[in-house]
Amino acid sequence: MDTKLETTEERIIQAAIEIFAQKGYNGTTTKEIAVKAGVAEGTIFRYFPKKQDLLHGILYKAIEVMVPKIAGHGIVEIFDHNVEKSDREILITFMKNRLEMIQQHFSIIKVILNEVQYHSDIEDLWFQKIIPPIKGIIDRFFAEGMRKGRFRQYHPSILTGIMVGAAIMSILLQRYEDLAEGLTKEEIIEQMADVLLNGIAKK
Amino acid sequence: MDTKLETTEERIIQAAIEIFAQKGYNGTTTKEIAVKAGVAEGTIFRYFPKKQDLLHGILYKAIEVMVPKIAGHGIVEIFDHNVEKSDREILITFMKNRLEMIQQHFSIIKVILNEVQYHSDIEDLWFQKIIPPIKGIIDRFFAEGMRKGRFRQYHPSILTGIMVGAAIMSILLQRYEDLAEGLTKEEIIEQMADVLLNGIAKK
Amino acid sequence: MDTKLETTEERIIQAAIEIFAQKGYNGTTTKEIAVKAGVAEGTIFRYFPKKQDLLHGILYKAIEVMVPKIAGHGIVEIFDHNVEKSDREILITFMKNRLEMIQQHFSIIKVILNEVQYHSDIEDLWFQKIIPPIKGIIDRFFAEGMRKGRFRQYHPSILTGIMVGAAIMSILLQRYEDLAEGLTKEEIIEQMADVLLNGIAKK
Amino acid sequence: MDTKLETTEERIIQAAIEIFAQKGYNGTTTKEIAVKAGVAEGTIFRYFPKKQDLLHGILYKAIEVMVPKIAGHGIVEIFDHNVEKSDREILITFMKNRLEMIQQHFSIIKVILNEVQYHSDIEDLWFQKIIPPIKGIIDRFFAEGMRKGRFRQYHPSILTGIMVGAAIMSILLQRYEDLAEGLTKEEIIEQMADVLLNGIAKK
DNA sequence: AATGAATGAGCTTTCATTCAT
DNA sequence: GATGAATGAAAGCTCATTCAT
Repeated sequence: MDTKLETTEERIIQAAIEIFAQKGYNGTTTKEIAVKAGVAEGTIFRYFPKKQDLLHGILYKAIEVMVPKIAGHGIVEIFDHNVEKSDREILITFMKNRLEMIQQHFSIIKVILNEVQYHSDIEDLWFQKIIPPIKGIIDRFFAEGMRKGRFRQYHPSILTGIMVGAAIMSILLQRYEDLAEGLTKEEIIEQMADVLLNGIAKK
Repeated sequence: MDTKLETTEERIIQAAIEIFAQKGYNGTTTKEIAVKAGVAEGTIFRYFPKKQDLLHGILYKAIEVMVPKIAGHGIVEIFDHNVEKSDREILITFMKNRLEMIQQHFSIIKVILNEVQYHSDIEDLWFQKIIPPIKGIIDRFFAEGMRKGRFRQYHPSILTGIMVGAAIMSILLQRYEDLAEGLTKEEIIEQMADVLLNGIAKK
Repeated sequence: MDTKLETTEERIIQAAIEIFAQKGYNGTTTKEIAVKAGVAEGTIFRYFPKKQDLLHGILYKAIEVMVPKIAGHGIVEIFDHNVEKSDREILITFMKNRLEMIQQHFSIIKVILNEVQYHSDIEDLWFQKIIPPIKGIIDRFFAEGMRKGRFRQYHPSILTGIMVGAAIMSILLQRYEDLAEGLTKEEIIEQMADVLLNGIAKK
Repeated sequence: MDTKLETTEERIIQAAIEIFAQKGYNGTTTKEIAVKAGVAEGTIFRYFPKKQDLLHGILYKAIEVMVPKIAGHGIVEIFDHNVEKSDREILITFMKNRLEMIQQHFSIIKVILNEVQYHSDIEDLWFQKIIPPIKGIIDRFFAEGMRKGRFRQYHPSILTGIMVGAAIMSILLQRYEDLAEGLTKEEIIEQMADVLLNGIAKK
């Protein structure tokens, strides 16, 4: 049985992520989560005594599962072991690779991005455990390029900012097809990477 | 009396915008709005029979007040009457100018960006009345540059996407100073504009 | 102007009667009455400081206008001046005549019959000012018939009861045509009167 | 414990019937019902998500419990197995018997009679599930008498109408003793039955 | 006299949370 | 461990009533 492969706690968390993503934390009832998770309402409170604790549960899951995937997993391979690859290839590989992951974890990211605005305890974790490692890894890529003299001098945060902004927009362009008819997922990413690299390449 | 300069309806809308921005639509009670607006709770329902209608009220206000300012106001002056100005000057002027406006209307934009995710009726208006005029104006700037041979050929949506993404990130970088220590508002925008222009400029 | 032929107070009372009849006292808002009466909501409270007072106003109107019509008007003519007419003719004439009036004042009667159940102050007036004169007039008809030896001896209240019961049912039979398909208004009343008269006639 | 013999749902329905009968549907608060039923207000809404649903619950209870008792239970015994009894005995037995039941279920009948006026969904059920079986059973009694040549020819609906009207009035005469001083319950019914039977008997 | 915006008490309804089973 | 009936505080909403104009 598929159901039994996950623990009750995981089923609840997973259900919460999906419904929070759809309706927002405050727009979701514990009843809905219980139904989706296939448990009784009371069971939720055995694992998460307050509804708020579900958000924390989600956040912890994100920190444990998602951040390593985005910030860590394979990063060395992509950035360091590829001396022979061009910056363009590296950047595009990286963006595609990470966007893939972002889209796999879209719901959880959506929930966190939304709820971080309203819950200061979550905000703290966000700015301490999630943003820094991700920002760090991207900053390093650009800093490295500058150090090696291939990129012009900018504050790395600027470049990371543009890249993340571009990544966000690429997701939106994909989700709302009307905005960029005709453009494929690949084209969007590649063109954005081109603009960014042209923008920072020395000459 | 300051209070009497605005209508009751406007005071309610304004209060709703501010609290919705802080706590989200579902996290806000009509009682809170009433207190902030300085009216009785029942008064809210004279103007907005359902709490939902406050959201529509906000959206209509945005469409009437904000969109023209961002998409329309002064656009001709900036883009057309400035033949003698460089693209860089134009783009930076435009970005600064619009970001100023976005920040003036930050709360209302924040509310709409958040709630558009959960309310399909709002989503419709958003994609019909708000996004198209704004996207149109920026698309045109880039299309014009391409037509005149100053910019390389990209799908305008790509460039608009990068610019908007950059604009969003510039706001975030400003709001969370830790992310870009040392960088001023001006520097952020100018550097981003530089990267973007370098990225698309022919040679 | 038709509107000006009635006083504001009368327009309000009339509107109240009609909406109370449709929706019941507690199901009706003063706003609805105001709209139907063509006045501002506040105006109602100039004439009827409490919503309850509207009910009293209606009751007083009924006592002044309706009761005399049902209990008094033309009664002498029907019952006394018609020595040459048969009991059957008299009874049928009377029933048709009064049912006509009841149906003309249907709304007001409906309101009183419904609200008398819930408002003890109205109940008092009902049992003091409305029921006695009406019951008196009918009782007297039967008592007279008994005294003259044409009717068997029953308690007059019994006969009045049957007659009123029959009258009520005749109205219902008319209103819900499914209950008595094919029967006309006249047939219903005449057959009911027949049964009643046969039931009480000596031999 | 008496309380545990009934389900929560039944206690709520019973409380609702009693208070609705006293104050009318719109005059009753869910709080009052909760107190009378001995449950929390929220509990009512577990069983009846809208206040309206309480009315439906009451109606369904009436259809299930009351209609069979009035229209069905013992009808065969009274009408058919009593060939040796006179029509008078049968009619009086029937009327006493049913009036007993009506008075046992007085509150629920009162509620339905009142609310059927204002709620069209209830009206539908009323005219489909409640009226027809009851009317049918009485109609048949009279039709049978006519067929056997003991009663004169009338439209059965007329006779049923008179009988029901008489039944209603007999209840009112009992409840408001002033209207028929001195008359006992039995006398009222017997005299009314007499009038009716005399009225329709052949010769 | 008449208006209708404003009020706030009180209503119906929701839902996180508890707890006996 | 799991259930789901029950809770009650608090939410959205209604509406009779007031009052400045």
